[in-house]
Order: sequence, then C-alpha cells, then structure tokens
Amino acid sequence: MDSPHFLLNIFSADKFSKEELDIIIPKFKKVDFAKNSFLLSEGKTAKHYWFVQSGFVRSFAIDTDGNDISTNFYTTGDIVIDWPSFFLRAPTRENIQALTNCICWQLDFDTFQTLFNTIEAFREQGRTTLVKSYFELKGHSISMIADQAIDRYKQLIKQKPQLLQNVSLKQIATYLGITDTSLSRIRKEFASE
Amino acid sequence: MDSPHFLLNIFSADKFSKEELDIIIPKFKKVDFAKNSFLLSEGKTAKHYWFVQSGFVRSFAIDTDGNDISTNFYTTGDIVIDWPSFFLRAPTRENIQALTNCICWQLDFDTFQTLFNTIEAFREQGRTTLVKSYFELKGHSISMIADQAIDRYKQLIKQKPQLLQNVSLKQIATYLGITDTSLSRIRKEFASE
DNA sequence: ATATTTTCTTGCCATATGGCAAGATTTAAT
DNA sequence: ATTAAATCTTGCCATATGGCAAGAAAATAT
Repeated sequence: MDSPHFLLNIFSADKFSKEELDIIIPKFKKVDFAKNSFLLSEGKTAKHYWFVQSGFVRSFAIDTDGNDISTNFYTTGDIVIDWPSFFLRAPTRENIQALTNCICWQLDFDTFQTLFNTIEAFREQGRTTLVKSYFELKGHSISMIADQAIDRYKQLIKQKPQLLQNVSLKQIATYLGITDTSLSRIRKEFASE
Repeated sequence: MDSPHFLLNIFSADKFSKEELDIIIPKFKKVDFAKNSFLLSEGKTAKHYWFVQSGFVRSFAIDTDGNDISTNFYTTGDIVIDWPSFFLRAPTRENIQALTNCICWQLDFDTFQTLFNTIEAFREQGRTTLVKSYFELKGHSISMIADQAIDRYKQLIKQKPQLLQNVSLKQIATYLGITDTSLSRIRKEFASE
C-alpha cells in the first residue's frame, strides 16, 4: 500500500481539487542530493525549484572580500528557490548546497509557468509563498538593525532548533551577521542565563 | 490635447496590447497625499497600492524599543506597496508616510485580483515587480552584513541622490542601520575623501 | 523679521563585535 | 584505533558604532 505522497502536505486538499492535484503532483520529479552537493551555484540561472522532503540545505552568497555569508537554511517542507534567478531568468549570485543527504521534489520553469497560468489555486499559492519569503526576509533585515546578535541567535534556535545539530557555528554566525568567534561567546553567555 | 498618461510609463506598449491598456489604466484612481500624511499605518490591512507620479514617500517600522526604522524610500515611477499585508490580507507592522506632497495612482485589491487573473501580461509584470523588490531587499540585507556603513551610504546616495534633499539624516541613518550621529561622522569622512 | 522648533555636528567615553592565534574538542579519514 | 582535519573556545587587544549632551545650523511658524 502506498504511503501518502509527500507533496500532498504542500498542496493540500482544501485548496486544490482532486483533478488539480492529479495534474500538479506528477509534474514533480523526485531528486536526491548527496551531502555537500550543489543545487545551484553562482553564475548559473535557476532552472528548477524544490520542496525538501528530508535533509538540510543552506543558501549563501560570497561577498566582495570572498567571505561566505549564509542567506538561508531549509529543511523538511520548505521550498528551496532562488526567486530572482528563477523568475527573472538571470544568473544568480548565490549558492545553494545540501548540508546533508536530501530528498527533494523538483519542478522546472516551463512546467511552473503552465501550472501558474492554468490553475488559479496554484497561482495563489505560489504568490503567497513568495510573499511569505519576502516577509521573512524583511523580518531578518529589520532584526539586523533593531536587535543585538544574541537576540537574533535566540530567535533562530527557537524557530529552527534542529539547525544546531546540522549546521556549523560559522555558517550560523554569518547568517546572524557576526563572526564565529563572537557567536561562540554569545553561546557561552546564553548558556549561563 | 492630453499629455500621455503617466501610467503608460509603467504599463508599456511593448508588453500590453492597446485593448489591455484600455482595461487597466482606467482602473487606477489618482490620489494626492499631503506632506506627512499616511498612506498606511501600523495595524491596518493594506487595501491599495500606488504608483508614485511625483513626490517622496518613506516606509518605516517601529521596533520593540519604540525606535523608528526606515525600511524604504519611494519616488517617481516606484510602486508603493506593503506586499505581505496586501497579499496576505493581514495587518501590517509598517507605516508608509508621504515625505512631500505626492501625486499617486491607486489600485485596490479586488481590482488587482481581477486584472491578475484575467490578463497574463499584468500577472507577469506583477510577479516581476515583486521579485525585484525581493532582490533589492536581499541586496540590502547582505549589505548590512558584508559592508561597512560608509559603503552602504555611498551606494544609497549613488542610487537615490535626490534622497539627500528630501529625507532627514535620521531617517537615512536608520535605513543604513546606524544612528544619525554616526551618519553625520560618516558624511564628514566621506566629504574629505 | 523674529522666534521657535527641528535637524545636524561634535566631543567624550561606553559597548558590541572583530581579528588573530593558541589550545581544546569534535568529526572524518585511513 | 590512530591520525589528520575541521570545528569550537578563549585570551588579548583593535575597531566600528552607540549614547548622551551641547552648541551650531537650518527649517518652520508667527
């Protein structure tokens, strides 16, 4: 007996009809990524996006001094997509890398366009997902200005506690906008609270 | 003889047919905002968005300590929209205020939905605009981590030189993630380069 | 034109975070 | 199991930026 398809958690029955799901679900292709392999690398144009069924993924940019800056972390249920590259059909400045072995479900741009233009619920959900990413990014951006590093750290481990087991301090630190040295000190302080 | 409609700069003839433009353009309503008036205020749900024909606009958030943090500046040709509030139909955490008298063209949510679902070019342009906002926000976010305040300042006045004539240092400073005191010192340093 | 309010600059010192390097610890490779 | 490599912690000191308050300058109101 088949287990329910992972994607039915993403495209739920209360928003999509049975007929729509029968069109949408088979369009996704199951793809495995080995630990440390790249889903996308700088200079390439994103031709796909993915939903993560299992594993951890990190996106990062390289700044002008060659430093690696984490821009996001993804795990089960998350969409992994470089919005600008995918929709503007332009080379990305980011890298997306598997931190662990991952199982993902992949969709390509042309298929996306067809679904987007023919199924209103798909369109709505796509727009909502993008807007939520925007909202999350703005929250992070404001937090960089309004909060101290320790507050950002607390919030991050509260929202994504499994990160600590899967991501190096260095990678978490750059996401928080600090060095790994400072993060180590912050953790020490945090532990003693 | 009529001057060409301002919105024809936004919805250009190479992307929209004459018929589409005849549907779209009349849906926008011309609205004037007096200096210091609010287009949107915290706690309200965004029911409209606007294209700025003339004037300057600022959006800002209030952080947990009650400090006002500029999140963006807008002027001629820019879209003024709170993406999450408008599309998620949720109360906003931001404020949007006219810094000068402004002439804007306004569209409401229901009309947007109709155009979005019936005109493919409108849909594409809307998505592209959102993705570009996302891209710009990510650039700012990375710059907060990778660059020094003086570099962000240089970039901002290069991209939007008219800001200096229309926005207080305090408001620019919070956008850059620093205090007005520090910005004043940075400007001094910058001037002597 | 004058008064009032707001904005901007500057000095003094405080604080958060960075840079570097040495050890300690953990993880991965043979 | 042993070795090698990567990661994490810690000390010492440097740097970017903040906080506060006073005065200067500019904008606004009467």
